[in-house]
Amino acid sequence: MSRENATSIDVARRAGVSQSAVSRVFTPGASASRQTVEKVRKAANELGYRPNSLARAMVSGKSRIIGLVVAYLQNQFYPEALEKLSNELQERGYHVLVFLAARTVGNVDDVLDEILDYQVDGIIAASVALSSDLSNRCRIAGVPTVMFNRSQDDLAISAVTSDNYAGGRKVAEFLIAGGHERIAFMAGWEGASTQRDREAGFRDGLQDAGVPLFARGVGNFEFDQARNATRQMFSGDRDTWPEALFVANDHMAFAVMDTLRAELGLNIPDDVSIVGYDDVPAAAWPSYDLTTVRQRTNQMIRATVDILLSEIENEGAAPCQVRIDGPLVLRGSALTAKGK
Amino acid sequence: MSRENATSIDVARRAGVSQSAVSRVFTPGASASRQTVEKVRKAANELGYRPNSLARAMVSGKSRIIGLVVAYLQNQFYPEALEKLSNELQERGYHVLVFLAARTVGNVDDVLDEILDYQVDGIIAASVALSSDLSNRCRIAGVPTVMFNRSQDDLAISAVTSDNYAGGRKVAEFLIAGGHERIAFMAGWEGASTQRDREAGFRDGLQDAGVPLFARGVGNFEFDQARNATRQMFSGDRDTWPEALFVANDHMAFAVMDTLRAELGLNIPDDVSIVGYDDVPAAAWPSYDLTTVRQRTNQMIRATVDILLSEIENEGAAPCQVRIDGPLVLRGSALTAKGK
DNA sequence: ATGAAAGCGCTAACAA
DNA sequence: TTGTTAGCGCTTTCAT
Repeated sequence: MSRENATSIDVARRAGVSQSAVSRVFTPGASASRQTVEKVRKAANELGYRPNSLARAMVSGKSRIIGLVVAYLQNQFYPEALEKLSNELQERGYHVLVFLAARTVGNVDDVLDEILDYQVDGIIAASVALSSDLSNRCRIAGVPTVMFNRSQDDLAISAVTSDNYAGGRKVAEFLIAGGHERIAFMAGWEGASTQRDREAGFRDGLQDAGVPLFARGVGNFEFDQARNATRQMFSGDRDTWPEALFVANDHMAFAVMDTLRAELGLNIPDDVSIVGYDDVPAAAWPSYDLTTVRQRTNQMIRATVDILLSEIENEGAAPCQVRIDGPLVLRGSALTAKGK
Repeated sequence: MSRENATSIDVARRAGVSQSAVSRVFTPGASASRQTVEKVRKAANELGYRPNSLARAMVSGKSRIIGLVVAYLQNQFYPEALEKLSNELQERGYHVLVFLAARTVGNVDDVLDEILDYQVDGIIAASVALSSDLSNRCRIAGVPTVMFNRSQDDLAISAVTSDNYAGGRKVAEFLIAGGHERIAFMAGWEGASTQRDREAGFRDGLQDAGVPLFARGVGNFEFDQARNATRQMFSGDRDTWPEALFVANDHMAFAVMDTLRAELGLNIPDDVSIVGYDDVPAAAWPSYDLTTVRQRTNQMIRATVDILLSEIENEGAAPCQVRIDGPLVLRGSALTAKGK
């Protein structure tokens, strides 16, 4: 019983007007007399007519589709961002075509081609590093692109991040103020700008206070790898263990805390202070109660969408780099100056 | 410097062949001589030509886009499913246009219209209940639809779920075998078939053993609501508290456990046994170590995609309902028969 | 195997 | 304000 869709021609015939009149009635900025509008609307309703977005896209050159490249959704930060991005864009009349990319270089390349094939109006690369080669391709294709939660040296591509450097610095200052001496760092994936900037800020903060970095592990932003790195970091004599640890994101911080408590019987924060980065929902759950640097997701999303749409809608818009500062949220996983 | 895309006409001119020859070279099932193929491929590469998916979709009537409606991504189960769905479809040459729907009826309605406007080849409704009215609309529009992790009475729409009823039953039997007497249930959103079926199986399981349901709360699948419902359930005298609790999904189970431990100082499982449903990644994290019913996500995704694509590719394919059984995964959050 | 020609459903000049 | 006309870039008959 699958009846075919009605076209604007069917509606025109039924309403006794021209096909272009129908088009005008369904085109926001167009002009049509009250009479025509009524006749057309009526006929359209009777036939269940709705304009075909694809045909519209072809002729207008605007698909109202945004390609979203995203790498992996394990980290709670991304589903949240995806949800908000999609909502924000939906409200503005755009839709999101999702492309999942493995964290390998070649893959992002293929995916980018597929995206461009769909004539997307813009691209958001969330947590994916774009090589300068790729960003060139986007520019050549004339497709505005914004990187979300990643940045790069090429200033020709817009990027929105939190102020990762400042965040890392805040953590260093906080831990030092808390009276800690053996302070360590657990790194994420080294290819990520977030990782690099957080670590740079953290290290500079320590250095300014004359405190050396006591230990360093690498968890690659993965839960299991963070567990292993933790085991390694806490494997020797007890006096080789750090007493405070900045973990490059919350997702890994949960792994660290679980490992420390379940396997070594340590108390957090009495034996070890832990600080994360992101402030994902679970950071506020009582089991973790994690002190962490908040990413202001709403503001970051808003900025991303604003920039992208302005680049789409006015040709001339210059690319820009936005860094949004976020506060250190104090919870129970790290000793404070007073607490000590 | 944004050079426009090359079209098949440009390639044809450069290769010295007709435009349709170019089309054939880029159309899987078409025929062209070795020579033509070579000439065309060469010219295409030089011009950076790739076929325009939208134009292709218009004329062929196949967009190779699947509309994915999804409600909310807080629950870890959905990002995981989304990731796998998207990957599976990408491998099969389809792409996912995501539509976020609030859990309100009207909204799903609007969203469905927008989806159909994009001439999607199929729809996956993940964790969204489709009214029979809506499913009718899909049928009329001739767009195959599969519900993922939800089912409904209308057998004309395909649905893939885990065997929620059987799962609920397993939990009842397990808790009874564990020697518990005061057994309670924490419900999810009552509009969800998953909630209903899990509860029905659970209740039938209790009843068959002659054990009454000791208490019931409602958490609506939300973390905070589950916390409140927990406080309420554990508010009176200690002998009015349940000693075992089946929570309708893992996401709420975490809230329950956190509340019980942090606010009431209870020990899990010694004071209360907790069982969840889904087996999301965090269920295996040491902080929760949650006994739970596993949803076999991979199998569910596979089935969903298989069914959808077969309905798309062979007109005749009859809708079907698939229920995939999942095991009860024993961890440390509930006493076992031996443990007691 | 190949080219010419007819659209897919729509928007956007252009006249009237 | 309205209708007429010309495409958007492609696939797909239909001849050759």
